[in-house]
This record gives sequence, C-alpha cells and structure tokens, in this order.
Amino acid sequence: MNSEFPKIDCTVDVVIVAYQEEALKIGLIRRHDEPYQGQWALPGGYVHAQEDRNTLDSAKRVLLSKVGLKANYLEQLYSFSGLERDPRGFSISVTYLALLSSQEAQDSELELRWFDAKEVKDLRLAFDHNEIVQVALERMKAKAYYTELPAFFLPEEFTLGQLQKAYETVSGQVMDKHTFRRHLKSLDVLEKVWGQLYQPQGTGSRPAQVYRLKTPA
Amino acid sequence: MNSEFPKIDCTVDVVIVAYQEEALKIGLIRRHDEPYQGQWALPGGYVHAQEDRNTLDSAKRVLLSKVGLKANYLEQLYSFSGLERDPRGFSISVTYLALLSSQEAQDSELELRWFDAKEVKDLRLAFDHNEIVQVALERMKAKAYYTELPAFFLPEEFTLGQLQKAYETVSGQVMDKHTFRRHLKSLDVLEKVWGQLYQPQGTGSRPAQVYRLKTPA
DNA sequence: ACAATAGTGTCTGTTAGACACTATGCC
DNA sequence: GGCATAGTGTCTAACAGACACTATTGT
Repeated sequence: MNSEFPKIDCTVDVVIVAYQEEALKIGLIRRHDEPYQGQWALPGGYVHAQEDRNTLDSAKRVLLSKVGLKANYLEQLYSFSGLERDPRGFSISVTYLALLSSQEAQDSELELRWFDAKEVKDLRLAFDHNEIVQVALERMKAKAYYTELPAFFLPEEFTLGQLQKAYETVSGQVMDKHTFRRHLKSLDVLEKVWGQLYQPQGTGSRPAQVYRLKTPA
Repeated sequence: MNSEFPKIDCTVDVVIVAYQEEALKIGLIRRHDEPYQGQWALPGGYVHAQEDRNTLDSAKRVLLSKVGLKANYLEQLYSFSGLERDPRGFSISVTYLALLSSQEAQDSELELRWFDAKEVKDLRLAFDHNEIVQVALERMKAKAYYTELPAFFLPEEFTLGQLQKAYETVSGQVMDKHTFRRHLKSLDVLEKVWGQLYQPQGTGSRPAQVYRLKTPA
C-alpha cells in the first residue's frame, strides 16, 4: 500500500565537535565518491532500516564506524530535505550534534580531520553541510545559556575554572567568575568529588575543587 | 549506488493547534485505513519526492489538502523514526507545528475535529502521535517565554489584553499585566495600528490600542 | 454611579555584573 | 616574596513581581 509513493533516501549526518586548546573543533572527512568527491563533509551515512532501531542508532553507528568512538553527548539537531541538496535526487538528512571531550578526540585516527570551528565557515563543504554546521553552532551557543552542555566537552572530572573556559568558548563571550559560579550553582547539576579534593596541575597555583556532573539517576 | 541500502518510508505529521475560547485546541482526524483504523491521529501523509520541494512543502500540502487552509505559523518540530512506530516497518516522520488563528480554524470543515489540548493526553492516538503532541506543547510553552509565538494564534490586529490571554493559555500560568507589557515592549515585535486606534467590543469598557506584529521586512 | 477593561506609577525583593579582596599552592 | 589561579564578599544597576491607582468606554 505504500507503493503509491516512492520511498526516499534517508541519511544521518553528524556534527562532531570537540574542545581542544580552548577552541571548538569540528571533525570532517574528505569524500571518496561522487558527488562532491574530494570535498570536506560531515561524517554521515544511510539509515539502515534493517539494522538501526532508529536514526539515533544510525548516528551512533556512524560515529563508531567512521570515527571509532562514542560521543559524550548526542542530540538530534534538525532535519534537512529537498531535491537540491543532493544531485542524485530528493533526500532527507536527520542531523545530530555529538560532543567529545578532548581526550576522546585525540584517539580518533581514521579519516577524521579536525578544523577550527571558525575556519569551517570559509570551507566549501559538500551538500548543505555548511548550513548544518551553522545550526549546530547556534544550538550549542543557545544551550550554553541555560544548560550544562559545555560540561560534556570536559573529562569526567574537572574544575570550575576549566568549565568556565568551556562555557566561554561555546558562548563566545567572557563571563565574570563570580557570576558564572552563581549561575552554575543555580543550575544544580554539579557535585563535588570528595576523594582527592584537589587537582594538581603542572603550573604552580592554588589547587581547585574537583567537580563532576551529577549522575542523572 | 544507493541500492545497497533500501530507501525508507517518509511521512510528515502536523500538530495543528488553534486557540478558541481561551483554550488550545488540537486538530485530529480519524484514520480510514489500517493500521490504527478508526483511531484519532495527527493529519499527515507521505512525502512526495516528485512534487514537494522539501518536507516543509509536504507539511503545507498536508495542511491544504487535509484541512483546507494555510497556517499562520509553521515550524519543524522534531523527527521520529524507528521500527516500532509503524507496524508496516521502519519509517521516519518529520513533524511540524502549525498555528492557526481562531477565525481560520472555524473555516476548516473537512474531516478535522478539534480536541482540547488537555484532553488529548487521555486519548490513545495512532502511532507515536501522543508523544509528538507532547513535544509540540512543550515547544510552544518554551517559546512563549522568549518569543512572540502566541501572537500567531490571534488575528492580524489585536489588543494587548487579548495577547496576554494567549500567552497565559500557552504558558499555562497567569501573568501580571504590567510585567507582561514590559516584557513585550522589550521583545520589540509589535507596532501600533494608527488608523482606528480603538477596538470597540460588545461589552462596555475602555477601548484599547490595537497592535499588529511588525512586518518581518 | 457602576461595571469592566485599558493603561501607568511605584515600591520592593531578587538577580546579574563589576570589582576587590582573601586563600593556597609552586617557584 | 612573587606569581598564578581558586574562591568569596560587596556594592550597584537592572529587572521582575505585586499592587495600587487613574482613564475611558457602555449601561
């Protein structure tokens, strides 16, 4: 009964973002095949209806197969569709935002290459991937104001100083230290790590309290 | 080359919301065919790759064909996918939120029936449509706090009193009159209608300034 | 005059930003 | 001591909520 209207090519594309050297990095791959052969593109792939339980699973599979890792945070962004976005014909792409901590990002060899988020605007990505990246950056910026999203760029345990840097990088503006801490306290998403109360760093300065995200339990 | 992975059934489903008698109403249709024959469902349909430029067009087509009207506001909500949501197999539904002014909603005959938004929870809608409605209600509530979304429920020209009622209905809580007006002034999305400065109503009370949304020009 | 809604003034408690100050480690 | 970062106190300006008061219509 569904035969009256043809089925459609469905893909997922994942905007993989990491945080390294106090900057946002976006993971891109070079396309092997036409169309857009040789151009930089978001990692993506067809939705496997036999294998994936849903498109979130597809995104996880893309991450694992094309990048070799699991994301710290994975959220559906938006769905792009149309005749023009792929020369092969009408397609739908369900896009996802994946955040990695810097350590995880290190481990990704494979074909992924990291670009500074500010440089990506100047690249001519395949398909409508420039637009998708733009949506991802805006979503992150918005969520930096009212959620703990930037914390997913950090390792499991971190200090408030590191966290503030992550927030500032995502939102693109510096924040007052005290204001930041008040805001985070009101979010009520962190818990102190009572064990080793300090975090010795290479530099000589006062050790800091270590925090982690509260377990969503 | 796409033949290695089967294409997928893609649909759009539209949560059509109107504002009547100071309550939110959701437009549902009774399914003619299996699956879920006879149950209430969101208006929707297959994406026509030959005919629609993209899924936004599909949503407009569904609105026009199944309901016979254009929405005052139309926004992509979220995409639902999976094997379980439709017994016929793996499918993807790109969902949209459509807002109608009460006048427009009147005109819809056809098969659409209006349900109070609070009653819809208790209905057992087809597919995962209960979940979709839930997402729509939450999205509207969130946007009532920082956008002019509730204004799209009203006719082109309206008073601040009517607008406040719309905001209160969407957000589910009463607001102070002065606070509301300050907030809206800061949004800077309204303009006075200078022509007939007042709006005579049936009841005897002070006439009000008439406003409209600023043209997005 | 009275009912009903429109529109504004004012007070107050809360919050965000700015900035200074103290604390604690390493060299 | 000096430097670097952590952590906190305090003042102030901005803002939101509560509430009262005036304004303008119809009956």
